[in-house]
Amino acid sequence: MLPAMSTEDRRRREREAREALFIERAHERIREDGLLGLQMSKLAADCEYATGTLYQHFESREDLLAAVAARTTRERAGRFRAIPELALGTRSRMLAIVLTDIDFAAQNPDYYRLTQYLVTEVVWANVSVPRREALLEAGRPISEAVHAVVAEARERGDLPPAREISEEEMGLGPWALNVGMQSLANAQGLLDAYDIHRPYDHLIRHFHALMTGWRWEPRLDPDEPAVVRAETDRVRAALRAAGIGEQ
Amino acid sequence: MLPAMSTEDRRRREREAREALFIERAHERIREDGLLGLQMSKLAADCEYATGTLYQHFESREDLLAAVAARTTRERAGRFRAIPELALGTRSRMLAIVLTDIDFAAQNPDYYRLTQYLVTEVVWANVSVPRREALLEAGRPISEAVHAVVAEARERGDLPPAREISEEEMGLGPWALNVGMQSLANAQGLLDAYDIHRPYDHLIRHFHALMTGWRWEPRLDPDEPAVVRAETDRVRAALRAAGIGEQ
DNA sequence: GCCGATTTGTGAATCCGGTTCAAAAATCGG
DNA sequence: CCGATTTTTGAACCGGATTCACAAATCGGC
Repeated sequence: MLPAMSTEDRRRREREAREALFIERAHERIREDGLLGLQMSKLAADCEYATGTLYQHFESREDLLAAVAARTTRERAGRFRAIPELALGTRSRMLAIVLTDIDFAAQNPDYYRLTQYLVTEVVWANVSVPRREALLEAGRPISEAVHAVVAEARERGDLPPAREISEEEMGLGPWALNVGMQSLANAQGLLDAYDIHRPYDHLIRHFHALMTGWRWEPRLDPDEPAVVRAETDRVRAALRAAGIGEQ
Repeated sequence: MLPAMSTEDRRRREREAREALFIERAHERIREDGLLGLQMSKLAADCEYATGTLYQHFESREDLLAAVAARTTRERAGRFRAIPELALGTRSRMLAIVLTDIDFAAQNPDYYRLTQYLVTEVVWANVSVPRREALLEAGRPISEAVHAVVAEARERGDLPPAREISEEEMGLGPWALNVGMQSLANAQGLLDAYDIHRPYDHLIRHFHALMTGWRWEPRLDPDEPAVVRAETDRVRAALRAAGIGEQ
């Protein structure tokens, strides 16, 4: 019985290794040639397996894309774990979360595009349920970080006590602001058409307006560019010191 | 020469009518069967033309989708035109813009999905330049409405004078917030996973936080649910009275 | 170690739908 | 009315995701 079990174990490990290989190579392909550059048969050949073998791991191309996204989301989520422990005020830590996300997106443009494509109804419909759940699960540490910071802010009195709004729902504001700005900034030619430049600077200012509007102390006027810039620099320095956001 | 010219005119009109027919039918198809239900040869057959004829109007499937989106965007943009003239304070008019957008998206879920899919890098790359420009152009009245309201708010002193921020850049905040919330609300299962409900109620509250953070008068505390609800109702009533937002 | 049963891997064939293009039809100018 | 030009046609083409009949590998009992 024991040898059978260890055999079974080995085979499962090998299977997992093969899946990891597929995901890794797929990601490379996407990074180098874009989403269109990823072809199922080419990828299988790259990894020295038959096309059919690839389909034993992923139900469809979309399923594979979701797996790639989940892997990178785990990496991204890792960056947020240490933020609640940073030696900064709660409001600055909230800014740290936003900055970390901006930086990750800037360093991984292909990841941003991939997730944007994935959540498209047409594509999402072809992702298997377990992969969907894995992708959602991968992002959990991010919402946990947000939750922790909001909860602490309330405890400390930096943020007025909740009135019909949970920690998650409070975090929803900056989250939506972030997602929306990424989306607008990435739509080729859109902001240019309205003569809007440096969208991420504006994101930060609007973030401060939002936080100040919720009376998150210490209030910071979004309309004081110099103050906003100084705070951004200060928080970025703290992130760097904590080793968060390194390539 | 004259008959030739009128012939030419007629042919151009016929061509435009045909194009409108294609776009109209394509939109119906999408509404009924989703984006995947739209097939070029089927659509051509539906309209009683050959596939090749369809390709004389649209360079690709994506190009056709962009044309559909532009048409609906024009309809959507039309709703915003009258908002700057509404008998409401500037801040309430800004809210009117947000509410109008929420309502349009709620009434046209397929339109939201279509644009989300279109601005995806992979898809956008296959849209011809004129169609891209037409789509961007179609949204112009919206940004004009925003510009007008922000500019008037500054003139009247409802909003402090600009400091390194244009009217468009001020409008970018609520715009991003809107886009981001739509995006999150539409990602199947995402907000549920974090136990967040009624995302549009939160969008409105965060909108008020944002405006209050920029010191847009009369300031309204996002943390007063009853006040927020009353203001929403009041503005919705004004919109209804002006005939904006009817199906 | 050997053998039939079962599981896993293979890659050529299938399928699908977007796109093309040679031929047919319509229109034009004289 | 006629040849030249433009427009329309839809069957053929093509690329790439997916399948599946077959082959190879592994297994469990002897």
